[in-house]
Amino acid sequence: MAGLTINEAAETTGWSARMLRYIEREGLIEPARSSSGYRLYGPEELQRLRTLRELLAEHEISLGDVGFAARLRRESELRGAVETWLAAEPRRPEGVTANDWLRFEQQKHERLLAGPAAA
Amino acid sequence: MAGLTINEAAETTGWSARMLRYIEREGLIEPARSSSGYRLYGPEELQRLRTLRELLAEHEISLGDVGFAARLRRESELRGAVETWLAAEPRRPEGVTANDWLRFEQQKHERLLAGPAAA
DNA sequence: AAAACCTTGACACAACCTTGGTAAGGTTGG
DNA sequence: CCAACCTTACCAAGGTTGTGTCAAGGTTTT
Repeated sequence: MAGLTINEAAETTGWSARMLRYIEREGLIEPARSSSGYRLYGPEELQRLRTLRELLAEHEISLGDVGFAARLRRESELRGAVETWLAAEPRRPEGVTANDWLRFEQQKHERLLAGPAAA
Repeated sequence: MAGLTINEAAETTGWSARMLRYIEREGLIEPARSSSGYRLYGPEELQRLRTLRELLAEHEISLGDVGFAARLRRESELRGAVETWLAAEPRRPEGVTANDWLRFEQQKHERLLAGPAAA
């Protein structure tokens, strides 16, 4: 038996068994499974569950937020699109007219969306 | 009058005036204000509003998600904490015992949370 | 000064998120 | 073989999101 079952893991991490399943569905921590389908939490998963608790407690964020951050890390196209949008803050440099800037930003965005080149 | 008022901006961007206020409260797009408090949307804001629409339409994400990404970009300590947690995927390299890895990850996390050094 | 805007604040509502519970059924250990 | 677990799949309550609408009051335009 290589790992704790879900209720044991809940015990040592402070999460409820229910929440461990929810966290899994969010794509955050997916434990191994036994041949019969039981979840088996190893030391790494247990530690990650504990630090996840700290992370949520210390900053004003939700599980969904962490899930989205994980998604950003996996889906490079999404990450690129979001970064591009965020990078286009309305802080245009001096000496550049609004229209020039606008055209530049628009083309940059189109370039990025056009090619599935991101990595 | 340097900019469109909220209903004019709504007209050209496809958002409702209500949603423009909502988007502002989410910290995503904060237009300038006239001396009497009217929102004034410039070309950059209008373009960002349009690309925001595309972003949401093309990927399965919410306004709150984009707001969280914006927060990650602004709050470096939060970004560091989330990145550290995500980076600790349970894919430990061969030849390293689980305990070694665990200790390493834990210390890394503590180091990062300890100092407000992030930038 | 009246019409046509804008502001914030509130009520409303469907759809979803977060969590807990419970039920029907498979697994495991004594 | 039976108690004590595990699994998935639902129901449910309370909070959040996304959106509209309306009210009371200031501003701009004609």
